[in-house]
Amino acid sequence: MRTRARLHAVAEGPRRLPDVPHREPHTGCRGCLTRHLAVCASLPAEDTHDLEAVAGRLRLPAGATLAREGAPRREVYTLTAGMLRQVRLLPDGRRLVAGFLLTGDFIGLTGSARHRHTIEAITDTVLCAFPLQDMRALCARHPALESGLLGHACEELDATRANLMTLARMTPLERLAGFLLHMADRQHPRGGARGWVDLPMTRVDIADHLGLTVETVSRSFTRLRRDDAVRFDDPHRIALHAPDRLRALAAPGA
Amino acid sequence: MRTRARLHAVAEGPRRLPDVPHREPHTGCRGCLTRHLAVCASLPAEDTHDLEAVAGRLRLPAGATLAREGAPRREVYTLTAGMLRQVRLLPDGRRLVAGFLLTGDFIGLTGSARHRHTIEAITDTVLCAFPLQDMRALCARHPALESGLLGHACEELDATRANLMTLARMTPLERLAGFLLHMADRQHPRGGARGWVDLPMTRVDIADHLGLTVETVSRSFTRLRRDDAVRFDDPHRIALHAPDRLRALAAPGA
DNA sequence: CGCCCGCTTGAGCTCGCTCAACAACAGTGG
DNA sequence: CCACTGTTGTTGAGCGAGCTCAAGCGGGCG
Repeated sequence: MRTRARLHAVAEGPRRLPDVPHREPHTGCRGCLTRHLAVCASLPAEDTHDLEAVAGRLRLPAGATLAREGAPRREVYTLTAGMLRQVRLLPDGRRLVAGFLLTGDFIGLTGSARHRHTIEAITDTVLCAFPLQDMRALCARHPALESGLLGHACEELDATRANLMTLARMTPLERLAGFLLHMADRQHPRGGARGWVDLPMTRVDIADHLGLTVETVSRSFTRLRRDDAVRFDDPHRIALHAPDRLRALAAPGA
Repeated sequence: MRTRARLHAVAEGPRRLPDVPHREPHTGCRGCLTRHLAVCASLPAEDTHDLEAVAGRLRLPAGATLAREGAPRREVYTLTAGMLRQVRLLPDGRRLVAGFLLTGDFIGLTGSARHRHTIEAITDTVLCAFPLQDMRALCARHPALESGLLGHACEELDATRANLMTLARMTPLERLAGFLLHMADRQHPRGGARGWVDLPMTRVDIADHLGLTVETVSRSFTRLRRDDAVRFDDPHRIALHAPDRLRALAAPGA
């Protein structure tokens, strides 16, 4: 049946690294290269010691799990390096990749006391971790921080709502084009080369993000390549050769 | 082609009532029946006069438009009676109903300076309107209000993310079952009868909300009815006859 | 009364899914 | 070093769920 999951998705699950990540003391926000991207920036520089006081640093190797869907939520995070995916799994194996998290992204905007997604490292990653209670206390003390979080939440709402249109009404080609442009737009201010996208995730991840199957994603890539809209040898590093054509696909008629 | 829009969707558009809604002075939060449902409640009762001072009251007849996609955003609202829909339209006519707004819902959680959706009244509605600037000032003065908004935004993020799974991976029957339960759950604390759902919107609205066509929605309704999971004579008032079966559909395997 | 709109049902088609095979590559152990 | 294995990406063949097109019915409104 359509939208039924592949069996092996449930049967095996990913080869799994130990959940317990490498934990270190925080080294201070002063030299943080991602501060300007993160919510931390809503706290003025002279108040960062309040953040530092409660922060810890986490290192996850690629493939490791930061949190499991349903587990109690004890910390919030800002990603300072690497890429994560937020995954939701139905009991029958159907899978959704709700989003990919990039450097500077904040993890923890939810009303739930439990994790709503399993969070897995796609590449080696580094995070700043803040205990939930400390974060709440910090918000109470620094309205600017709460205000920053609200702004962040609103942005994320906008982004998520845009995804609704993608999933509800776009064709596979349009979904993929939009995805490539979106990733490029996000990677550019993070030091990505103009006209290039890094896709360290697998094609299955992309498929489960776009509501398609791997095969359809793969075929769509081939079609974009045949039409000279993109180029790649390595399937994880894509040159956006004709971004205008991609844009025309992603926002048809606009 | 699949996911191509019906032509008449673009050609005509809905029969349109004047956009300028009926505006009245605000009558005070004191006797507000929906306060307990709304963000307004995050402001302690003794501070509501600050809200009242800037609030206006709006009445929209069914079919009227509160705001148009792309128009500058000048106010935020809380819905005190009736039902609205948030609509996004692609130039070629493909349509998404991002959500249905019920009594107590807040309108204005976005990072954008412009409306991201057209907002239309499904039934006659009443709203409290707050100028954007005043709201910002209020947030600065009352951290509790901002905190309430953040909580609200987080809840809405959770809900929207849940919709992603629906649109990406659920079958039509599962989508409809989930939708009915979700609407029932929302209507119950607002005085809805247990085991009943009011669906004042059209089947097209439901279809465009669930990423389906009208026909598929209609057939799914018929199937739920044949299986005795729901009952109805009036297509806008549904009895959830076997909610367990609906739940089994909406959360398969869980 | 007649028209239009909203809902439903039927018939047939198509796009994206399922199933299957294969190539390239990395890791592993003999 | 190479055979073996598992993972990832790609491609082909065929199918079926949901879409398109078409028709009919009932109710509200001018």
